[in-house]
Amino acid sequence: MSHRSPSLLAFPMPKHARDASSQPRKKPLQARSIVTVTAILDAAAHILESAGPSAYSTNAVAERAGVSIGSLYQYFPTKDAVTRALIERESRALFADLSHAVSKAHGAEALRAMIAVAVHHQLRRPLLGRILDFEEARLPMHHDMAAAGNDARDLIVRCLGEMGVESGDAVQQAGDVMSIARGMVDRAGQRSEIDEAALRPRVEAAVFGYLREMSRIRSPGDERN
Amino acid sequence: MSHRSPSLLAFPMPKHARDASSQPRKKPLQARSIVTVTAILDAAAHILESAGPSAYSTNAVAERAGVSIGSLYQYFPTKDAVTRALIERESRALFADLSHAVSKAHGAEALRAMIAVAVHHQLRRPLLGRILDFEEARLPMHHDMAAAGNDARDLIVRCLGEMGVESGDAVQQAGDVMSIARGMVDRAGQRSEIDEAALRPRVEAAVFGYLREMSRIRSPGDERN
Amino acid sequence: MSHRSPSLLAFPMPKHARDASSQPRKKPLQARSIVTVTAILDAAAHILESAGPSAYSTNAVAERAGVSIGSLYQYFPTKDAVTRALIERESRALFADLSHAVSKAHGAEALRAMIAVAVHHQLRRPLLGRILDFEEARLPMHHDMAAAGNDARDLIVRCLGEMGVESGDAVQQAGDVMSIARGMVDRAGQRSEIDEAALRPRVEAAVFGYLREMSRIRSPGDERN
Amino acid sequence: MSHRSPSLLAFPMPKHARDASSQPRKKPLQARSIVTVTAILDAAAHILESAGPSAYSTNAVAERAGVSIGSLYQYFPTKDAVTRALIERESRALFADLSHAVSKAHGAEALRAMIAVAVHHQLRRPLLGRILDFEEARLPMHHDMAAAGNDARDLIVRCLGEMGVESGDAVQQAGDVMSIARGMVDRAGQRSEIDEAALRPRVEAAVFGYLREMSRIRSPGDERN
DNA sequence: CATGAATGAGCGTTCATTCAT
DNA sequence: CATGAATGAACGCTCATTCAT
Repeated sequence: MSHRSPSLLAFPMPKHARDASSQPRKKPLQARSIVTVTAILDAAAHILESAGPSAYSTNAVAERAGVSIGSLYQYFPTKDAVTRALIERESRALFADLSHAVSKAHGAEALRAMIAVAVHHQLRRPLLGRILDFEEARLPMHHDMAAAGNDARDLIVRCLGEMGVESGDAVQQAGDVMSIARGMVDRAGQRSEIDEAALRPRVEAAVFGYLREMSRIRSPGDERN
Repeated sequence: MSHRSPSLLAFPMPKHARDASSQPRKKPLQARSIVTVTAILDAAAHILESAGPSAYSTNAVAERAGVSIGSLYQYFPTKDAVTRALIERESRALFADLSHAVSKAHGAEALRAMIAVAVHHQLRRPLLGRILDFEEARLPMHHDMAAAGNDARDLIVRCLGEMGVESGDAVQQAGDVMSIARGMVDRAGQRSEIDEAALRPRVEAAVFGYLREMSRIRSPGDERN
Repeated sequence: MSHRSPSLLAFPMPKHARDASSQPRKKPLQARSIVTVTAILDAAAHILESAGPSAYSTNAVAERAGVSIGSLYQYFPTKDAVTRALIERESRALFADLSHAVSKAHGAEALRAMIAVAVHHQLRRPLLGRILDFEEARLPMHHDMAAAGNDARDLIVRCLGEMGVESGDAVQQAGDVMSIARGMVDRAGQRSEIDEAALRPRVEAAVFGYLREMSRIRSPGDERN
Repeated sequence: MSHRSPSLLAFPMPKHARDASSQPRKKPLQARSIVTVTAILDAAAHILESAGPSAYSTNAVAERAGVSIGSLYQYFPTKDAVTRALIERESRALFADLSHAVSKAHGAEALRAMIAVAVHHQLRRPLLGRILDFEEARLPMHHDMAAAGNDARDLIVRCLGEMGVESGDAVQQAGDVMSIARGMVDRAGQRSEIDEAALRPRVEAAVFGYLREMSRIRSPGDERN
């Protein structure tokens, strides 16, 4: 009953945090439950992106999901647990698409495919992505989920390896590639850009331009800056 | 909405005009007022970065600022107005430093100087920057402030022009440069990186790499791999 | 601004206990405040004794007191703090009367006077006394208040000393005297007895009978029971 | 209030009759039922004394009893019914022991034996006793249960009669004896006293001292001291 | 009968905002 | 103007109870 994660909470403590692990109380195994959980997360996503964090209350989520507030709390011990589950779901979906994209190509080609996926994902629900990023920073995530963020990076690391980047540099560069893409894609979403075809090549330019510059710095015997 | 007598509204306007009366938007000019406003914004910044948005309440801000909650509402009509003013102040400070940096060089050199300034700013108060970015997206800013973001972009546009970027492309590329830098610098702040010297060249690589790639795309018949 | 009391909370932690000391947030120094605090405690007492603990909610107390729920929380950080303050007030009132009674006599006479006071107090608000006793057992009281219970006992100890009880035995016997009286008086209250004149001699019989038996046991050279 | 078809209400009555149909008040007679009811009451007692009234919820009781919440409501129409049944059970157990004790002696000897039993009972589960006492005062008990309290008193009445107390006074004095003992024994439990041998003589002193004083009052022309 | 998901009134508490002093 | 007591809508969350399976 006490699968306490060894991670000590870092800081501000979700207001009503009990000692309970904040995992879903009930694993949604039955069809009924899955439907309910899905409805709750859909409602949470909808409210967050259509009305913003200030309208994101558990009562509002429950109402929009068409369930009672009591039911929501049968599946999630706290509001933050709902948020975490939503982050988890979106992260998994993105990661699945990234995996699929990267599995069909190698090196730069695979990286380009990942960029396309990232652009596509973000432009479909631009606000949601930004908000969840922000919440994620505030939330103590589970280990396996914190790792999920690294999973995406590992895909990039592999691509970089195939492109000849030394493994010592690959991890840092993969992180930079992610932050570059995220920065551009977030801004596009914020400005309501919806033209993937226009955004994609610019992200590619930034990513590949960055990698090229870095390889120039790293491997001497090459010309001017 | 404001129970104010319609009489002497001719002059100094202690309260932020809620209705968009476009005349005097400047903050209170008396010495006392400036001190109070500064104290409030300092308190707001401190609370946001040290305890996070959940601790950011008007009462807490007033208390830390050493003024009564009533006084706070003399200078700011709403909580969001405080946040907006803080964003404005930080933006102005950043813009001032950017202007200064860019005034002493040209082209790529000036751009590099701006990058240095941006990195420096963000790494000094990483959480505050992120939080204010987020709030800014949520808040309806005054027109002249929305323009302030564009002011920084204009500095970049000028650099790009000096670097030979066609003016038709410069605006978009300047925006991309900002988002690239912001993406990298935010992530660094989130990860508590504090080494400016390590971060700066990577941001430069991303920015200049992006620009090089874009110039290649725009002006064909000039490639090198 | 942080007058944190050095008393560490002992045990079960009122549900939403924050780290704040649960003392009144605002010492009621102004006339207005005293009136408000008094109204709140009166309301709390009334609800507890007329409708029982299940109806004793902060909202109900505030409503009956004629103040807003927000005001209640200006003066008391938690619901338990209200309860504690009520206990404190009632205890002080009882203790004051006991002190006064005991000051005018000595030995057995003083003890008899205390019994009269205790009977009088309990029969006036029989349910309230019982409920507060119960709550007191559940609540982590402040040191100086936990001591208040002992203050009453000390009055009895003094009487016993004057009656010739050895000081080694006096503390225990004083405690027993209190529990004997409390048991009888509580039961009378529960059964809605209102005749003080009928109850008083029976309590006296129990108290003095107990003391006589104890002195017989303690001092040998006296016959069988 | 009860959605039951009016048909076969002739026989075994699995649910506690909510309306005061006075026919079969006994608890379920089938083996399964008895086991379940016992488990529920055990769970209720355990939770009350180990975690207190605030943790005493129907869901918690059902879980600890190893039955579903639905089953609990098959046997008890409300939460209060569970509490009442627990009080009833504990009262019966105490009464049984008291009866047994009193059956082997007469007069003062029997009374002493009852005191021993009462002390023993309370010191074994001190919190539970106190909590149930409190709940009992709050709950509308069944008539035959309210009588159960009187049953114990009747045992004392008999002892007093054997000791020569006039039957006109015996009932009141028996009640006082009970409240004296309960007051002392409750307080001992509250203070975590566990030494029965130390408590017993003090209770005896109080009880017999009280009776002696009362007899002196009632029958004048017999004093000493 | 047993089950346990579902319900929703209601709890304790917060905080942006107002206004009498 | 400054103050800070007062307000109350709204929040996160619980739990006694019901009812479809």
